[in-house]
Amino acid sequence: MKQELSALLQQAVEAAFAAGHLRPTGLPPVELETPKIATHGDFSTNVAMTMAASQKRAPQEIAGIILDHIEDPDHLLSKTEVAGPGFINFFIAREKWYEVLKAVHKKDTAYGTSQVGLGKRIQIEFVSANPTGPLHVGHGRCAAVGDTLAAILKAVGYEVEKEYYVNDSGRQIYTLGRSVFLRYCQLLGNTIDFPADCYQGEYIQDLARMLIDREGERLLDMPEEEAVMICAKFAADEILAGIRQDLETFGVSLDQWFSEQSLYDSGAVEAVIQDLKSQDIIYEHDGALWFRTTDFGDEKDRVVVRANGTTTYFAPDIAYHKDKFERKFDCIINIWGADHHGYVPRISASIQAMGYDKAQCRIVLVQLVNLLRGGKPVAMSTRAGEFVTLKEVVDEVGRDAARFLFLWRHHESPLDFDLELAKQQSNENPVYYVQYVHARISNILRKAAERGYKEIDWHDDFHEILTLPEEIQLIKLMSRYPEVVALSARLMEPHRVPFYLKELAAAFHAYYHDRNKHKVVSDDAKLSAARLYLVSAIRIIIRNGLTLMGVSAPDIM
RNA sequence: GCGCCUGUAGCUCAGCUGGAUAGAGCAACGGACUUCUAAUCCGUAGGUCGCAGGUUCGAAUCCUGCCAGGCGUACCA
Repeated sequence: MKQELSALLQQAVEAAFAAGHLRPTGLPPVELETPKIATHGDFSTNVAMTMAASQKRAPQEIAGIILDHIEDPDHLLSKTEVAGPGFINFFIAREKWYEVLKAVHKKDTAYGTSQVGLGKRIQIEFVSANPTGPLHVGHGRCAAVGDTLAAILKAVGYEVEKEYYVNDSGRQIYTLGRSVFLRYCQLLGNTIDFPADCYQGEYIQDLARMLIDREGERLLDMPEEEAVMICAKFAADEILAGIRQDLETFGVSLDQWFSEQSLYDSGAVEAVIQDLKSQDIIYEHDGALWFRTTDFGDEKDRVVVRANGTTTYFAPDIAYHKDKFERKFDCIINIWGADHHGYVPRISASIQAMGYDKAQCRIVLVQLVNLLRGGKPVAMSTRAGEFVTLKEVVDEVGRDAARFLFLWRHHESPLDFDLELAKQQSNENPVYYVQYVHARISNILRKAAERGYKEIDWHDDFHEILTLPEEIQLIKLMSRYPEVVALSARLMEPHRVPFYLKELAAAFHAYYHDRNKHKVVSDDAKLSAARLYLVSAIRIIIRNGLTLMGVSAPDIM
C-alpha cells in the first residue's frame, strides 16, 4: 500500500520536473508517514516543504503542482488535499484496503517478511557470558534481544548467523579452577581461608562435590597447578553445558560456539600481534605491549600483553574480530551489556587499525535489568555470588513472560523486571494481553467450525460486508505490520514488535468486546464468513509477531 | 574530571531518526459479565516533554551549556 503510493508520488514529482512545472533539482527522499489524526488522511508527505528552499516557492504551491501530476489509473486514492503548512494528505480508497487482508492470508506465516536484506549475510554475537558461573537475568535480556533481533533480520531477508563467544581461556578460567580446587580441598577436610578474589557462589561448591564424586581425592596428591587445571577444565565444561541448557530452555539456539582458546591454539592471537607490531600499531613500553588505540579515537592506549607476558582479554578479541571479518559477513553485530560500553572505542580502534570498515561492525548495548518482586528490589551482589539466575526467573514466571518482558523496553533503557507482575494475569501484563487475542480468535474459529463455518476464504462480496469503520481501522493497522518489522530491523530495535502487537491486540479486544455489533459467528452466513476472514488475519499477525519474539501463541488460555 | 546511556501524566514507559492537536498501561474516579473466554471493554481526570539558550516555516526529537540519576573510566573480565 505504502510502496504503491510512494511510487505514484515519485512519478508525479518526476512528471512535474519533465513538464517544467518544477525546477528539476533532483529527487528529494520521499517520506510517507501515517498521520496521528485520521482527518489528515491515511498517509501524508512533507516533500513540498522540504523542496520549498530549493524551488524558492511556497510549499502549498509546490504541493498543488505535485498533485496536478499524480496519475492514479488503479484508483488507489479516494481523495487528496494540501493542508496546513504544505502537507499533502492522501486518502486511500476503501476497496483497496481489502488487498491487505488478502495479502495477510496469502502470505500467512510469511506476512511481515520482506527482501531488503536479500543476499546479505549478518553475524550476530550475543550473551557470550564467561563460563565461570550460570547466566543471570541480565544475560537473559541480552539473549532475548539478540535472538529476536536475529529473527527480525531473517524476516527482512538477511542470512543470519548467531554466535556465542566462549571465554574459555585466560585468568578468569584459572580463577575458576582455583576456586573449585579450594572448595574441593575444604570439602575433603582441609582448613582453608577462601580468598575474596575467588568465585563465591554456591555453585562452586556443587562443582567441587561433583568432582569428588568423579575423581575421588586424587587431586590432593597432584602438584597444585595441575590440579587447578583439571578443576578449571571440568568446571568450565560443566558450566558451559549448563549455559547451553539454560539458553535452550529459554528458546535460544546458537549456530556457532566460538572458542577463545582456539584463537591461541591456531596461533591467530600471536600472528595478529606480530603483524600489528610490524606496522608499529602495537609497541613496547614499560615491558608491556600496547595498542595505539589513541590513533583511532580511543582516549588512551591499551595493553595487549602485560609485562609478565600474559595477554589481556583485548588480545584475543582483536584476533576474534579479525576472524569475523575474514568470514566475509556484510555486517557483524555485537550485543553487549551496557557495563562493557567503555570497551567500544577499543574494539572499534582495532578494527580500523586492521584496515576494516568500522561501520560494518555494529555494537548494540543492552542496559541492565533491575529485578523486583512486588515493587521491591531483589538484593543481588555478584561479588558475594548472590544473584538470581536466568533459570530461576524462567522457572518462576515462564519462558513466554520472561522473553516478552525483556523486550518490552527500548534496549538502551534500564529495565525493571517485576517477578510478581510477570506472573500476573491482568491488563498490567502485556504478555497475556497479546496472547489472549490469539486464544480468543482460536476459540472463535472453533465455535465457527462447530456451526459449520469451516472455510476461511476470500469472497468479493466482503467489500460490501466489512464496511464498519472499526473494521477498516483494523485492516489499516494490519497493513502496518511489515513496516514495523522492517523498521525494527533497520534500527535494530526489537521492542517495536511487542509494542505493535500490543496496539493490534488493543484494537481487537475493543472490537471483540462490542459483541452485539461485531459478533463474528452469527446466523448470517455471509457476515460470519467475512468476519472470520478478518479476525483470522489478525490471528496470523499476532502469531507471526510472537514467533519473532520466541513467544508462544496459545490456542487456549 | 572525562566518556556513554537515561530524564515525557502520580508510577512504568512509547513516540515511526524534524511535522499538524505529545500517546498507552497502571494507580484514581464512574460504568459494562443471560456473551464467540471479564486474562476483557467503555468513559472521566491527569503534561511549562529536566532547565536555559540556539538552529527554521515547524523541536519531545538536532546543536550548545547547565541540573539529576545509572554505568564505565585497569598491565580485571
